[in-house]
Amino acid sequence: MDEQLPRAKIDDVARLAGVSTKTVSRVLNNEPNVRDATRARVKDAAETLNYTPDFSARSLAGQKSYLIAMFYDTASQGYLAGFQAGALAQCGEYGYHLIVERCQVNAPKAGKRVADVAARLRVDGVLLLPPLSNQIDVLSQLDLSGIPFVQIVPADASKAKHYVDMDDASAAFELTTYLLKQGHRRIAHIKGHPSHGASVQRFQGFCAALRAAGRKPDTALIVEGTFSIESGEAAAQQLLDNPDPPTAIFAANDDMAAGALKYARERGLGVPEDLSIVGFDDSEIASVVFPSLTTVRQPIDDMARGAVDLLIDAIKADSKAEGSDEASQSRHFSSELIERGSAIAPKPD
Amino acid sequence: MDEQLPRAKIDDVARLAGVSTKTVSRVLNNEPNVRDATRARVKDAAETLNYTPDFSARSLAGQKSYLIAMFYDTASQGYLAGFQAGALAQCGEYGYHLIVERCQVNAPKAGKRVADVAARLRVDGVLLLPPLSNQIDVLSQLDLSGIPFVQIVPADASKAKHYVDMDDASAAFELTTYLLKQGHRRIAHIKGHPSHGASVQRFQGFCAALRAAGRKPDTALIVEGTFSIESGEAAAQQLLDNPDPPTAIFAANDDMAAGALKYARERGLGVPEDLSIVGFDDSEIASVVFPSLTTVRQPIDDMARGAVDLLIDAIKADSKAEGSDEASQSRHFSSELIERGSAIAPKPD
DNA sequence: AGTTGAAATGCTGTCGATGACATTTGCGGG
DNA sequence: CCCGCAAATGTCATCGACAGCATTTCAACT
Repeated sequence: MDEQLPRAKIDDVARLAGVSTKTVSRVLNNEPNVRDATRARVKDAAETLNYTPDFSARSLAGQKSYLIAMFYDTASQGYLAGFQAGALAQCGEYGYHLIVERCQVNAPKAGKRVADVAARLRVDGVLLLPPLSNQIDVLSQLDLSGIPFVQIVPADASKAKHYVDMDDASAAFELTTYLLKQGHRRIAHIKGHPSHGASVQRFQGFCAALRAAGRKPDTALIVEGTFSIESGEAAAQQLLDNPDPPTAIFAANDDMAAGALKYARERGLGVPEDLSIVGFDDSEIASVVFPSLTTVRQPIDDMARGAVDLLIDAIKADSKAEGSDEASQSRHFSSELIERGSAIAPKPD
Repeated sequence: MDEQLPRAKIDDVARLAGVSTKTVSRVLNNEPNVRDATRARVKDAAETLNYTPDFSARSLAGQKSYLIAMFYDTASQGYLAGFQAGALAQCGEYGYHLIVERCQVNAPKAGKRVADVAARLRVDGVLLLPPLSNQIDVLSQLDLSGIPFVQIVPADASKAKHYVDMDDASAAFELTTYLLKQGHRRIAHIKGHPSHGASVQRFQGFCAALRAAGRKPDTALIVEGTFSIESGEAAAQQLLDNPDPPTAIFAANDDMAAGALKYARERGLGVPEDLSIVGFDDSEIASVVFPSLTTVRQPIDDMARGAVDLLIDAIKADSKAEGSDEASQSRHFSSELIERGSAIAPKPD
């Protein structure tokens, strides 16, 4: 009744093309040593039968699965959706598919879990989003398992074999300097979790800018958030409760900046008249809040694509040069200051 | 040198437990007819060797792959991230893994592509997010391939076998009635694409509410958007350029509402004093804009989990009752009106 | 104690492709 | 025209698990 036509198998193609399955395999994997005429015949046959190879069989028999796993813990919605879109697009280019997994950074045996899932699924490589990209346990287990992986914005790039990152520190420096030039003297910072590489660098950039301007970071004006909107609100509350409150707040991401903005407004403060706020990421949220946020654009789509490129290179290298240590590779991206309306010169005292 | 210990295989476990691989397989798949003592022995052995079965081998030999594919086209970041989180959590409960794929609704041969990928990957089932959940080509190809799938908020539920949806129409009715009760008489609606099931229902609910109040939808006050922030801005512009502009705008999702809000403010209108705006979804963005949006909360996490439940049920049914037509199953979720600050009574004329 | 049938367990083939190695083909040189 | 070697192609085993069926075990009952 509702019988679907059975999927063609490699044998069918071989029969139709009048060659062996091995030759079909060679053609489909673009291996050399096949006469052009044969190649064409096989391709035709495959097309006619609408044949596409089976991933499970392939990964069982061969050494490639054409599967990549992306592990993440929490991530702001914009960051996740943006990164995923880029990764997916690039995976498509290479015939790869993406498996997404969530994994709590602090879960016991997180490393074992990640490595085990990767191995069971026979993924060819792994993408590690922050803060997982800094979880030592995860990194070492993955290393042990021999599965190539790319760290997205690792905290300590010197130890990373493959990674992508951005000029977080210098962007933060620039953004802070921007506020200083506007005349702000009491600038607060809402930083992220110390295990988050980018967050650390942004904080360092912030401090460096202050020092470069001959000022010292004021510990009373530095609080920690979790990159969530709510944590931004809480942080803003803490900062504004200060007897000598800041005239500007630099939040380590847009979500927290938006939270701070919201809190400031609820408290009756005008932004930017009474308080300047700047964020980081240029996520959707940055342009939709009012006033829209002055922030730093992070080329997330490019970074995701770059990460996939890197990973696929590593996979290829891995399968070829068995013995030699693969060279460590990375990609750096640069940001751009986006000036919007949320930061202006402070009112004269 | 850096040799990692090889992964244990089922044979290793069998040997250690002193049984055949078939028995190990039975234990691991919770099949009946294994003595408790044997079962325990096997489990111990598996534990000792740290054994977990290989997905590729499993899916090649058996009929389950423990893989689910989620197809989406565009989706607002909040919707995607929210749904994915729920789906992932539920997949975890059942030992399933999630492959994400992007697929343009209007791409040529979208149906073939979806079905082909699903078949090649041997996924046990497919999750279809709107608007793909209404793409006839996709639905029929998937039907043909015999792979179970769940439609998320289908436009025409009567034709859907497995689906989850929400009381979009009645929620929209309620929200519109809310505006009417506040005294609004010129209420505009920014709807979504007609192929988007929820969007259609929201529009119908909107119209129904007007009619219930003895009024007629005014075509000049109904414009179409694409669920994006930008389209919300554009729609608002069009609406506010109207010589007799609306006093309230009901956007079919929060992103468009946020866009409308942004545009209104740029135009110098006060929200909610001069213009009330309400959205739909209760996404993150709704609470972070100012004023935060009165909207409808959609239990997206529950819907995602429900969809996975349904899919796994369908998969089980599929593998058992080969002949009998599986009963169609669905899950309905209900929304909740979230009253925030973006809608108040209009100024008296 | 012998019979018996269900429960418990094992054996072998198979899923669909690739890998290693064997074999054939075809072209250039003597 | 034959040889030889590289290119082209084929053969067969294999990846790691499950399916079907064969076989053994064991407890209950005659």
